[in-house]
Amino acid sequence: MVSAFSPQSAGDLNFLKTLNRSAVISHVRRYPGATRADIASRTQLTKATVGSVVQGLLDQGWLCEGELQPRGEGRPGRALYLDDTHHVLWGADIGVKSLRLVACSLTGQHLIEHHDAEAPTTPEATMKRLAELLNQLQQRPEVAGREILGLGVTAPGPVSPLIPVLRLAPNIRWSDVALLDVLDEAGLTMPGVRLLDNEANAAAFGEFYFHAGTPPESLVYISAGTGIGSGLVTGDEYPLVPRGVQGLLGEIGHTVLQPGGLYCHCGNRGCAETLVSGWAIRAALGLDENADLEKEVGLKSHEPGVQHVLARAGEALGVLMLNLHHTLNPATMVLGGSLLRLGEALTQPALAYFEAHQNDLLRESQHIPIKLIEDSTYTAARGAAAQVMAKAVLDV
Amino acid sequence: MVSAFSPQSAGDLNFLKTLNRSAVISHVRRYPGATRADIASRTQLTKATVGSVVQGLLDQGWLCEGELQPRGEGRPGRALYLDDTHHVLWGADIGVKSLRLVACSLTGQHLIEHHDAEAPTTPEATMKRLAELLNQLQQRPEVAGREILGLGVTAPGPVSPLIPVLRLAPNIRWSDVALLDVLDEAGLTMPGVRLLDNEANAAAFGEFYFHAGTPPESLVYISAGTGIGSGLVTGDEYPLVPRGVQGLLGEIGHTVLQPGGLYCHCGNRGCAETLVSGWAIRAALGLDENADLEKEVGLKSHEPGVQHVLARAGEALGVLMLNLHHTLNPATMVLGGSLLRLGEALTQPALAYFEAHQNDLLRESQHIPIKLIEDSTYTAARGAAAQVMAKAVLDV
DNA sequence: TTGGTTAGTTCAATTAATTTACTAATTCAG
DNA sequence: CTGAATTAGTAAATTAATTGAACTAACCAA
Repeated sequence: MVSAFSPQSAGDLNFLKTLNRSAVISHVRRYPGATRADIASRTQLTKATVGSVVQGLLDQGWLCEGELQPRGEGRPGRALYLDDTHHVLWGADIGVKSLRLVACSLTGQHLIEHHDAEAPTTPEATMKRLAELLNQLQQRPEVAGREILGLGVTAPGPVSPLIPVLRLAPNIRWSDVALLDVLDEAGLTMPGVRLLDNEANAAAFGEFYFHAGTPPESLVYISAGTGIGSGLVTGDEYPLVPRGVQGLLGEIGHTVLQPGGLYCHCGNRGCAETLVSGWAIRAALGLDENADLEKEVGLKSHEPGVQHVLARAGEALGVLMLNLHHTLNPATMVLGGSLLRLGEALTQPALAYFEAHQNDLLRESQHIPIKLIEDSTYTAARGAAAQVMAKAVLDV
Repeated sequence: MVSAFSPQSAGDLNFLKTLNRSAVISHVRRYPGATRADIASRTQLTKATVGSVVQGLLDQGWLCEGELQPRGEGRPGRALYLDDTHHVLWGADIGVKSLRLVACSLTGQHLIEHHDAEAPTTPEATMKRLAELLNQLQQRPEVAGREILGLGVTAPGPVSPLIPVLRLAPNIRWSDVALLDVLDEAGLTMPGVRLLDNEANAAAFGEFYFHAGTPPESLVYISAGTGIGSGLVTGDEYPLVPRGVQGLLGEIGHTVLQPGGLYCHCGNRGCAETLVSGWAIRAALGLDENADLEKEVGLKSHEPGVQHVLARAGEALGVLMLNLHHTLNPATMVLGGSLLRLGEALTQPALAYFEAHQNDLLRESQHIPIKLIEDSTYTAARGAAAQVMAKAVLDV
C-alpha cells in the first residue's frame, strides 16, 4: 500500500537492533508458534541473527518456547510464543458516559476489565478517579508481580499529534487538557510509558495489532457513538497511525453529507453527525439528551417511525463508509461504538447502501471485509494497551 | 503526525547505511548549503559518520561543495549542495489529452520540458510514441552525458499498489495495462529504475519532495481536470505515499456529495465528479465532450449563466476540500489540474466555501495554507521524476 | 601572537549482523 | 537398525557499519 519510502531520519546500530527485535516480535505476534527458522525466512534475517535476538527476548520474558514443530523432513523447530505471563499493559478509555479500564497480556488477553459507570466531570476529578482505580487494580492477583509496561489513555476527541494534549472533547466539554500530566498530579503510581490518543485511533490500532492471523494491510475503524470518529492504520512494513497535522485526521463526523442541511454543533450545516450519531438519533426520536438510547429503542422497536429513523441514520452511515472508502481505500473496515448496540435496524441499511453503491472498480476488486463489533466496550482501552506494547518494544 | 511506529520488517547493516545516506540527502535537499556540522546536529549522527557518508556522496556526484559558511565564532563550515550536473531524472505524464515529459536535475530543475499534444489512443501506440520521444530527447545537449537515474510514468487512473499495472483509466478507456512492460516492448532504451503511479499521487509527492525550504509535514494534492483525484504524502520522518489496498486511495471524485443526485459514469449518483470536473462543467455549459473548456469559457466569461455554473462547481470543490480536510487533516493542500486554468471564477467560490465552513477546531488552529497551481502542465511528470530520485537514493 | 571556538578528519574501538562450520534432531531408505 | 538426507539451531571468527577520542584546520578577537 505504501510506496516512495524516503527516510529523512537517520539511525544507529542500536536502532537497527531495535528494528529487528520489533520485527521478530511482530512475526511471533502474527504467527504464534513460529520457529526461529520461520522467522529467519520471513524477515530475511540470518539464522544467527534471529537466534541471538530470540535468545535476548527469551531472557527478558517477552517470548517463551513451546512444543516441537515437525516440518515433514528434517529436525523440527521449536515453537515460539509471546510470553503471556510476565508483563501487563494498561489501557484506559475516557468515554462520554463512563470510564473503562483494561489490563492486557502481551497477546491481548484481558486480565482485568473494569467499567466505571460514572460520567466524566472535570478533567481533575476524572483523572483522580482514574488514578485511584488504577492504583487499586494494580494490586489485583490477576496482574500482581507482572512487569508493567505502561498505560495508554484514550479520550473522545482529537489529541495533538506532537504533545499529549487533548485538544477538544465537545461531548464532555473539555478542551486543551494535558491529560497525562493531570493524571500524574492526581497521584498515579505506575511505571512504564504513558500514551494519550484519540479513542478511534487507539481502537483502530488495537484491531490491527491484536488481529488474529496476518493482519490486514490497512484498516479503518469507525466509531459510531455520541459522535462519529474514525481511526486509520496504514502501512505494511511500518504500520502507522497517521493523526493529521492538528490531530484531526479521521474526524469524519463533520464531513458534509448534505450541503445546506441541518445545523451542527460545530457551526456548519449538513455534517454527518447531524444525520447519524447518538445525539442526532435521540433528537430525531424526540428523546432527552441523556436518554438510554438502547433501552428506548428496544421498547419502541415495533414502531415504524423508529424503524424509519434508524434506517435513515443507517443510510447516512453507509454514505460515510463509502466516502471513507473512496478516500482511504482501506483493506478492512471495522465498525464499533455504542450505536452498534441498536442492532441490524441501523447496520443493515448502512451495509446495504455500501454494497449497493460501490462503483465499478470497487465492485470488481476483491470484497472489502467489514467487521461489526456489537460490544465495543473495551475496544478503545484495549487499543491503548496495544499502543503501549508497540512503544515498549522499541524501548526494551 | 505519525505515531505508534511498529516496524514489522527487519534490516541489515546495508539498510542502515542506506537509511543514513537518504537522511543526509534529504537534509541537503531541504536545506541547500548545509554544512556537515549542520547535518550532524539535525540527524543525530556523529560528525564522523556524516563525514564519511558525505564523502561517499561527493565521490558519486550526488553532492558538491560550495563556499565557506561563516558561523560567527569558530571555523566556518563548507556548504553542501545537491550536485545538479551529473544526473538526470525522467518523468512522463500520460494525460487525458496529451503526453508530457520532463527531465529534471537532482534539485528539480527542469532541463527539458516536452508537451506532445496528441491524445492517447491505445496503450501500445501511446507507449511507442513515448519510447520514441524519450529515445530522441535523451540525445539532447541539456542532458547528454548525465547519468540517467530512471523514469517515472504517471497515468490518469488508479495503479495497483503491488505491481506496476494501471487498473482503470476511464477517461482514456484503458484498463489493466502493465504500462512499464508495454513501454519496454515498445523499444525504450533507458537505464535506471522504472516507476508507475497515479498522476495525483506523483504530483503530491513532487510537491512535497521538491518543496523549497522545510517541506510540510503532510500534503494533499487535488487534481481537478477531466476527473477529480487526489494524492497524499504523509509522515515526517518517513514520508509515504499511501495508495490504498486497491490503489484507490484519494479517488475522491466518486465520494458522494449529493445522495440521490445526478448519475455518474461510475454507476453511482451524486458523486463529486457530477458536480465539479471537466465533463460536468462541459455538460452544464452544453459544450461538446472535447470542447476546449478554457477557450469557450474565456469567450463567454461575461455571461451570468457561465459564472453561475463555475460558481456552483467551485462550491462543490470547496465541499470536497473541506471533507478531505476533515478526513485527512493535511498540513497543506495544493490545487492543480486543468480546471485551474478557468481562474478565479472557479477557485474563488471553492476557497470561500472552505474558509467559511471550517468548524471551530479548524478555525482555532493555525491557518491551513492552500497553494493554487494555475499551470500544472508538468506537475505530475515532475512528481514522477521526484519519485525516481527517492527510489534511486535507496539504490546508490 | 595566543587563546577560544567551531568544523572536519583519522583511527582504533565497539557493536550488530554475517559467514562458515559445526552439532542436533528428525525422516526415510535399505 | 543403520546411515544418508534434511532441516533447526548454535558457536566462533569475520565483516561492516557507527562511535569516541584525539587530532588538525580555520577563523575571530584581544
